[in-house]
Amino acid sequence: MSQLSDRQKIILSLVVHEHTRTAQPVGSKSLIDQYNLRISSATVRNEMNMLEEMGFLRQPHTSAGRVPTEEGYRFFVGNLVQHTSLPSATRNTIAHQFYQSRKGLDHWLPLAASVLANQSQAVSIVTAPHSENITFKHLELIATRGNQVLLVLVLVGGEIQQQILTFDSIHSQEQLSQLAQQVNHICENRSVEQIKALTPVNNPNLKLVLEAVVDQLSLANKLVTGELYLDGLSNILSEPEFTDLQADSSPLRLLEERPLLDDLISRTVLSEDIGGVRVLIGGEGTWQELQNCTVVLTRYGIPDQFSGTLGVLGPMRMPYGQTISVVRYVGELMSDLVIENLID
Amino acid sequence: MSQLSDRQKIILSLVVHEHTRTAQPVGSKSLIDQYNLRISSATVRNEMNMLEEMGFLRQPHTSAGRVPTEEGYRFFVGNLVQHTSLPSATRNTIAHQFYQSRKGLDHWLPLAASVLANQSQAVSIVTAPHSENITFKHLELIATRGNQVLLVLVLVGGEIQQQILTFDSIHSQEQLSQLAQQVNHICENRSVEQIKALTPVNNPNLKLVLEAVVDQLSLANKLVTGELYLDGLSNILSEPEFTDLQADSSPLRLLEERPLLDDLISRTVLSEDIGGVRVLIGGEGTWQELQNCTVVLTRYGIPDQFSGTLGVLGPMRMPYGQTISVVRYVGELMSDLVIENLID
DNA sequence: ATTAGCACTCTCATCATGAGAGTGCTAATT
DNA sequence: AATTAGCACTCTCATGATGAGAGTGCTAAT
Repeated sequence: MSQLSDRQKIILSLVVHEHTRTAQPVGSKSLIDQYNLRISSATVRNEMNMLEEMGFLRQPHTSAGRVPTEEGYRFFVGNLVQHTSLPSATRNTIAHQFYQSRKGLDHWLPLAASVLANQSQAVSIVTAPHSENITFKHLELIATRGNQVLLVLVLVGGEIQQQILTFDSIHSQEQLSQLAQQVNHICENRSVEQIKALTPVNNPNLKLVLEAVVDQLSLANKLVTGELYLDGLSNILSEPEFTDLQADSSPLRLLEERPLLDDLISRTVLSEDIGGVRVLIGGEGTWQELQNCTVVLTRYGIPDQFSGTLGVLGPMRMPYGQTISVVRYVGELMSDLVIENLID
Repeated sequence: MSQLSDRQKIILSLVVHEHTRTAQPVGSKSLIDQYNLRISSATVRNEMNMLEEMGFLRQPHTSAGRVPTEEGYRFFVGNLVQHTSLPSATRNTIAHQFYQSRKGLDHWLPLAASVLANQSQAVSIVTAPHSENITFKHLELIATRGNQVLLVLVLVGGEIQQQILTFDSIHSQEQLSQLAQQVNHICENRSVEQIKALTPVNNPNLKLVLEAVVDQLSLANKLVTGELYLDGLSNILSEPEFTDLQADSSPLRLLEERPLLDDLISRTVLSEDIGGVRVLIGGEGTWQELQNCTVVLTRYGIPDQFSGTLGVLGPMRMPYGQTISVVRYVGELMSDLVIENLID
């Protein structure tokens, strides 16, 4: 790829910046006016022409200003964006909110979504962290009405699964506790495969419970991701990019249809990348729904053990420096919180 | 209120029906063409004039067709809508989906949201059912790393709350189980108030756990509603009513800001109404955000004990008969499921 | 009581017009 | 050799005029 001169880099940056601000094509004259450049509009026009030939800018119509192309944004994000760290006032405000809220993932996840949405003025996406190696931690059986029993299964990592079991006959809480203890003894810290491989048992109740445990563990294994928190939908609906939405190729489809989003997440951001922020600009040829959008994602938690994804989806025209900083910071915060409160 | 003649009722119904279909003002000529009426357009015009004077119809412009007013819709829903029960094929399809899915509220709630959204082509709203009298059912303490202990609290009704406790020193699982059993003995089937009123205990660990239990129970009491499931957002975004959305008076605000929605629900649909469907047309003067919208809600579960809310939000111009039927049917289904699987 | 007939009104799509913003090119300037 | 002033040209967009279409209200006839 041909090199860009310093001046071309500046102009590209300014076009990106100005277009982010106004959502309009940027003309040579208005650019030098806005930023008090020492060069003439004619020079800017020549440079813009070059940038257009290189594929970084594009004209919506023959005699309109220029708009960055996807390639232009990619170059900008890859080479030009200034990675300013978040102002410490903002960091403090955010951290404060987390440490002031009630402890527990249940509270932190929606809070993270809310913070991301507000700071980025885009839609935030936060998935609950999820164990990569599902293992049994603890089981409890609780007597309810009649022969129905509530099974509560705690996984290593602290996730909880519940299910209602129907026994053949009525059992007392003491009997159930004893049964649970038996199961705990057998299964503690084991994976589905290990539990499946155990020698079959004869006791029909024990068998019933073990089958349910295996069921629940397999189910947890199958889920690519757990709960999902979104926030800030109204932020993007007012953006011009989203006003003429065709129901079928709208980015909203991605947010509403869980499998699509899981696919996007799993193909974009890998568990081992914790700390890194991925910026996906314009669907990259794979996601038609993201034509005019950018997704900024990061992974948080503990690599290869217990991690989730968080980030934002917004118009391609977004303040990249700030957005990337916020996503990174919230990711770090959530990683710390998860590590501090991990069950193992 | 002045009475309507049968013919006026028919014409009002047809205007509502036609406008629901086309989203356009309805003219006298097009009405008789569309429905093969035996009367002339002039007669229809006279009747429409009467209906307009009574406040049931309105003309967007001096010489356009008529559109139903809020009052018009209210009269229609109150007196004219045909309460056709859902076609049995549809009922079967829906019921089938519920009985085929995995058991458990976690699966039924999003399923209900999905069914409602698809059937009504509007946004569905489903809140998890919630105990009105929060009472202790069962406690479990689970040893984790170091002196951190996972507290799992099961409420009557089957809701589960969890919290991480930090003890002064490290305890074995046996010790913790014993402690939990003590607490279970003390608290079983009691409310927060009853537990608070107990004579203070000396054992510091027991005290710590009891305080946490009281904390969690109070928290559960405070929540007006639990988790919230939405689906079908894209359905309404494509409707003309929602295209020119002002960020601040858009119905979306209601869906995004939880307190607003809780307020709407608690003021609209009461716990004792289970079985009844409430139709709120155009905000009724209270909710500015619902100017062109209708909300159809019902309560499901067990009256005054364990109930949640479900329904849809759509444009005021909606197929009321069908929507009401679907909401009622899904509500009944969910009531049955909740009752069958209630823990007590 | 109903309806045919008609003048009138209002919207909407279409077209022409002109201001404004921007471009590319060429010749002059640094 | 790079930069810039100058200029003709292009394209959009807001504005206003025009006419077809749909609908109304009123009056007189049925």
